[in-house]
Amino acid sequence: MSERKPRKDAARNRAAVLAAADELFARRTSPEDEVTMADIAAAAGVGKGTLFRAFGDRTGLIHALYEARVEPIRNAVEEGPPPLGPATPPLQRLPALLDAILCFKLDNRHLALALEGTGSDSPYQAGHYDRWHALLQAVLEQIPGLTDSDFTAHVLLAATRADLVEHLVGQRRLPPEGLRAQLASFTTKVLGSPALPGSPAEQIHS
Amino acid sequence: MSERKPRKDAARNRAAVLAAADELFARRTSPEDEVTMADIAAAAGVGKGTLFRAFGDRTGLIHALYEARVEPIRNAVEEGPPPLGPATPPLQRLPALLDAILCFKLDNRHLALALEGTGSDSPYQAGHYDRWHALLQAVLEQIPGLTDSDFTAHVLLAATRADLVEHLVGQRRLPPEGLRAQLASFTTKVLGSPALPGSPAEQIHS
DNA sequence: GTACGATTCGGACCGAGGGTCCGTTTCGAT
DNA sequence: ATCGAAACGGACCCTCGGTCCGAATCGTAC
Repeated sequence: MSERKPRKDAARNRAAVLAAADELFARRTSPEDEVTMADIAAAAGVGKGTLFRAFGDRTGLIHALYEARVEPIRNAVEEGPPPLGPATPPLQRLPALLDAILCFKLDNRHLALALEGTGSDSPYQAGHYDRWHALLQAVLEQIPGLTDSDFTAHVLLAATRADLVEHLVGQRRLPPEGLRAQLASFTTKVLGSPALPGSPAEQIHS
Repeated sequence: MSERKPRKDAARNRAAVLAAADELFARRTSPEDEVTMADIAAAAGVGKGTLFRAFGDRTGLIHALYEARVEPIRNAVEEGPPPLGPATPPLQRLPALLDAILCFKLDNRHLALALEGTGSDSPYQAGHYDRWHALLQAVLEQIPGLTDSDFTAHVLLAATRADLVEHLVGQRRLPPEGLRAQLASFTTKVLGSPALPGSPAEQIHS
């Protein structure tokens, strides 16, 4: 049971598609024109068939893109140094995690929007959500005096949803740093501890 | 500048469409088949043209449905007795409001899902959102010692989003009362007061 | 009751976008 | 060089929101 190695052209095309799609999602200035599959195929210089064979469907492609983008953060979270890494004390790690997630959505608004806008009750279908949720829940559980870690994790994630971020930063012109600060302050409120007035910690924020 | 009274058949058809659409959204057992405009037209026994002339577009129809459904709650909130009405002290009113919103989404899952799934950064486009947000913000502002009432209101509303509710209750089989209790407990946590262990108050919950 | 303009009806039609099919091309192993 | 397997690509299909316009209906004036 193993992966048969893909043919050279297949690999090249897959990479080209990822690059083109990434480009298209990133370049998108505000307006409301969708990134279409045909667009991506054209930009990558391949046929639509290739694109669907490589990724299955639109969701698959977006997941692949997303995966590539979050990988650095995942690494930092799973084996990196504090404040994101596992060695960080929970009370400090939780705000750091949320800030990292928020920064990611700020940096990849259109991609995150596309990811969360897939299907009808996404983003809760995507495996990514379950991972983040499990992580947050685990961290919350290590904090004494907190209850409902499951629901709390859901709400904290809901506070970073792409469309909310887009609404606040894109439409209502709230500066990103302001949003980060508000999320941080909200988080400390939820954690129940008296807010320590430090800034939300340096993040990757490529 | 006034409303020319509509023709009789127009009024009848409009009502028929609303009834049919309501029915379709309500009847929908779990499966993932979309309610389509053609479906609604067929169920109402009218042509698609009629439907679009009466409501403009899909969004308009869903808004009209939503409006009809929330009206009782709006009334209760704007001029009803405590715990929803304006005479209620803020610390008590806020959980009641959130519980009412949550109950509404529980009772109208498919409709709420359709409403929030419209466009790409909905539900923040719908005028309803702004109204709820303004109300929550105003109530929060009356509570001394709270900051960031704007952002807090956004997060509390995010905690009641239709797709989250659907995920928890529909997929993960969390019983509705459990969700209500968790939201209530989360709310009191956010309000910063020591949780008083009362149940989430009787609601309309038709 | 009838005539007639204004309004509404309704379903054929359109365009966009996701996804499929299959004849053609390219790969890479022998 | 040969040949089977894998990948290519774009024409094609389908669904769905939305439009159009000739036909049907309404309501008013007489």
